[in-house]
Amino acid sequence: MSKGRFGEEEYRLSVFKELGYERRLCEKEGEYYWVPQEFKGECGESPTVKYEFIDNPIGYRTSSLEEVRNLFLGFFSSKSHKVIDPYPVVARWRSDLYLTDASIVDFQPYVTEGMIPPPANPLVVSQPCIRLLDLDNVGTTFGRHMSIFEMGGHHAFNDSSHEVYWKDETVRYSYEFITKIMKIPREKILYKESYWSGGGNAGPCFEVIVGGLEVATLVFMRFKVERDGSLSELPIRTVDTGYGIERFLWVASGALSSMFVVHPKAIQYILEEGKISYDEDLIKKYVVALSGVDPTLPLSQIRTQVAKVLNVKPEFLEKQISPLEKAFKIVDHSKSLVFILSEGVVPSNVGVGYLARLLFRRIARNMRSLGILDDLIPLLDLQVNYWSRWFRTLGEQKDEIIKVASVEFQKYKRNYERTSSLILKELDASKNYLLTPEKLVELYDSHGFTPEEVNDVLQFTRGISVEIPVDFYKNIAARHAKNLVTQVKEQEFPKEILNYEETKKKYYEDPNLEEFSATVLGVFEPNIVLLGETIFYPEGGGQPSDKGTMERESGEKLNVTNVINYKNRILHFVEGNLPKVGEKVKLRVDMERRWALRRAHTATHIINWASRNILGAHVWQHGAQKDVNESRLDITHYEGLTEEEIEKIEKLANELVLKALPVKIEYLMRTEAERRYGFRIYQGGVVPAKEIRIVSIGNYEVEACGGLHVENTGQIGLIKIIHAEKIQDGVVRLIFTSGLSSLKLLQEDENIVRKLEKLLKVSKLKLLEQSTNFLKELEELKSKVEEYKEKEIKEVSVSLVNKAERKEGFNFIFYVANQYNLDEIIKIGENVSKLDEASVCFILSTMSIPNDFVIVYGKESKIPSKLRAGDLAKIIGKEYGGGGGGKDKFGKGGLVNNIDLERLKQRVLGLLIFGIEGGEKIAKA
RNA sequence: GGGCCGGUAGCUCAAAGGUAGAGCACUCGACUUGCACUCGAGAGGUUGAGGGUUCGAGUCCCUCCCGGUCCA
Repeated sequence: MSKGRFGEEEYRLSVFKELGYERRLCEKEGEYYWVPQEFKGECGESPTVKYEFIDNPIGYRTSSLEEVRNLFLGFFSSKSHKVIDPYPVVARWRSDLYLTDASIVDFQPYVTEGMIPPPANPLVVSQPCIRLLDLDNVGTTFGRHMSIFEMGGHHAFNDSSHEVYWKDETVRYSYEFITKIMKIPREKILYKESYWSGGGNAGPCFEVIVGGLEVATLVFMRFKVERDGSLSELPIRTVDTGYGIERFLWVASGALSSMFVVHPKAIQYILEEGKISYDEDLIKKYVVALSGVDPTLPLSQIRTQVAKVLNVKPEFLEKQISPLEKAFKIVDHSKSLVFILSEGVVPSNVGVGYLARLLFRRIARNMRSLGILDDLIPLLDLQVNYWSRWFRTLGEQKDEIIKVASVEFQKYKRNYERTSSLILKELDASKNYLLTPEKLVELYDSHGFTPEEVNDVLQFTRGISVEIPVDFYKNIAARHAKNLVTQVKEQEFPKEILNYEETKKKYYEDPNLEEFSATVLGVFEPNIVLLGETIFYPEGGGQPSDKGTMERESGEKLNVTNVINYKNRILHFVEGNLPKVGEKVKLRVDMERRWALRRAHTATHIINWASRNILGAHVWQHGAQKDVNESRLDITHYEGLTEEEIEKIEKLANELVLKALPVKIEYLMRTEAERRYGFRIYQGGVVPAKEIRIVSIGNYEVEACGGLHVENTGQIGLIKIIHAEKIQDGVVRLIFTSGLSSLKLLQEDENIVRKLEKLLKVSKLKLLEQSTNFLKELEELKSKVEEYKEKEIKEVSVSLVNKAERKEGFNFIFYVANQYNLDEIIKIGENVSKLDEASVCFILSTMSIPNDFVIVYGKESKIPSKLRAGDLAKIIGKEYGGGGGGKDKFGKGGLVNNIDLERLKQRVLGLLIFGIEGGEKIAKA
């Protein structure tokens, strides 16, 4: 965030004069802030100023999060703000975010850009937010950072026709809330001028600081940040405030860490199970000292600095503080995790699923290091029970959450075991019984083990420790920085198309309209026709485009091969002579194809619904592609499907079909659609429009969808799931047919069965049995052939041994086989060497091209030249245009050139007896 | 979506480019009242798929598939 981008005029408010506040410059930080005139003391927040409230609550006293939340909501409600329900923590309505990380996220971009009205104006919400960016700070800052927290936001949306309120009222509200409701003395409250930007918007803001801690941010969002960095005025000016509910609680409770009051049950559980005790006096001093230290420093430096302040040894401090920090991380991350899981996220290696896995692994690592890994699932259970008192979905999804987490737990444990043994193997294979820094990086990057975990494993199993490189995580980051993100290129069309008005979509008005006359608005190279209205459905939402014909005034019929929606201009790709601008053309859609696609599309919704009912609420559509023959639907699920599950889904889906339910289409403003049907409507992903097309199947499945559907489910015919596979961790793909393609499939299957019946000469009931018998018979025959071959090879070996030529030190066998392949001559050689331990045999197979050969020495053979079998094979192979090699008593190779057998034999003998020199002599002779 | 690691017998893993192996599990046999143990024998493989280099590829190169992991 760049600072000081706005001048004084943005911050000098009449409310400050009214309250007796004045503007001062902070010498240390070079920033301006507003304080009561009587204020004496230093500016700012931690680390410039230390916390004042540790073990010394300021103002209203409470240690109940619920109470602070209610005080906040109640206050703004009394100031005519409408209290609205919080949005989900998984931001499925946003394509640029995985998680809701601020209350304003609920209203971006449609409300903040003025496209749709807000649900109320002004409004107030206590929005659970999840931020994983500074996960490392969680715990170490003793509760200033949390991965999940409630952001109290009161929002007002101002435009030229309606002014709700702006800066003065916002500051006045905050002052009144803090002094009257939270009963914090005015001299403790400081307003620091700052600059805020995020999500492409920007504006001036005040950071509200109490007792050294920032408790709220008041943002006045009124600029759009352009590509060149310049600012332009937004049509809607948004009051975007964020009150840290947990931070107010911290101040009001004076707790040593906010974690103690936010997670009373969970923290108690972890401390007891982990047998963690702490010295309250020391911790109190620690937290205060900590708030005076720059939190962006590496943890080891923070420790050293604080230790100096407290006049204790850093190692002593480490031992006291580290278990508590771990406990804080565990309770915090586990709350985030259960919230995310409650909204149907399946842990995986992609998207928001990875964030769930990341949290899970961090919880597991910390719990393992405290020796309480087995308490992980009970802890999640505790968190679900605790938070479900205020967040209903958690309670409703409890079984789901525990099931999904348990599956993830198994995966984690499996990976841990596997990697642990890998580490020991790497260690044993290492040069000086050390793991190199590169190895540690690989263990983290490829196997998910931090150096700390590697150390723990080695300590436990081998009693040795590894040195953790200081810049380890920096190296990891550098390694990843190299991998630039490749961007997907968007399909490009002539820009002038955007000068034409949007095409009227007749296919939505009446999907049964087969023929239609339209006027050509424009034609573009090489084969694009733009019309004023069309009945052709363009590719979109996983539904392929319509096909059909376009008849010109001349009577020429052009094939329409593809249709694309380019920013609501619908482009027809045709084959033939392009029509002229202004020409009337007659459109005709291939209705057989259209119907197949409509059936497939509605069937997709139904299977999605059925899967969710059979498998659980974590099932979301992850992608879909319809087609005339086979369609597919990808769903989120944590394991592969069993045949039984597939059959159940198939049955349930078809039962819905048989109900012949009406499929209803309606258009709703997105806030209204979300209110009425919930966020489940975004199965197909983000819908980039203020008005949403809602497709409902009876009262069963409701989705935002731009596709064409059947009129009632009976028109779908049979839905047949033909295949299910896990396509990645957390995603299962279902391939299915509907309508006539189901029939076609069954007919084909039946056809195959009939042919098999004829072929095997049995009825279909006996097909399986008969095939099994045949296979068994085949196996038996195979092994019999094998047996005979073996016997033959043995006989050949015996006869070879008998025919061996006796030489000085060995018995020589030279054999040319024309009916044995390489494997077989190897076996012969092996046999021979066992039958006659003084044998040396050279066997050439003329079956293969090039000709394979083997050289096998018997155990007791004495080679006068001492030439190794492998070397001999190499020499011979080279001389005949091939190559060879092997070991001491075994060599093999291949010969390419023509062979004079007698010469070859003499050459081999020569090499055996006289070595390389002598061998040549013999060969020449 | 990208990077990295991996894929060999049912499982865990070996094999400098040169005859695909070990342990556990399995089958049979011996010992034993029975189980366990022990001993002996046996079965089990398209080395993820396809292509290339080579006389020769589990091993080297390319493409793809699958699993794992880190990061968006």
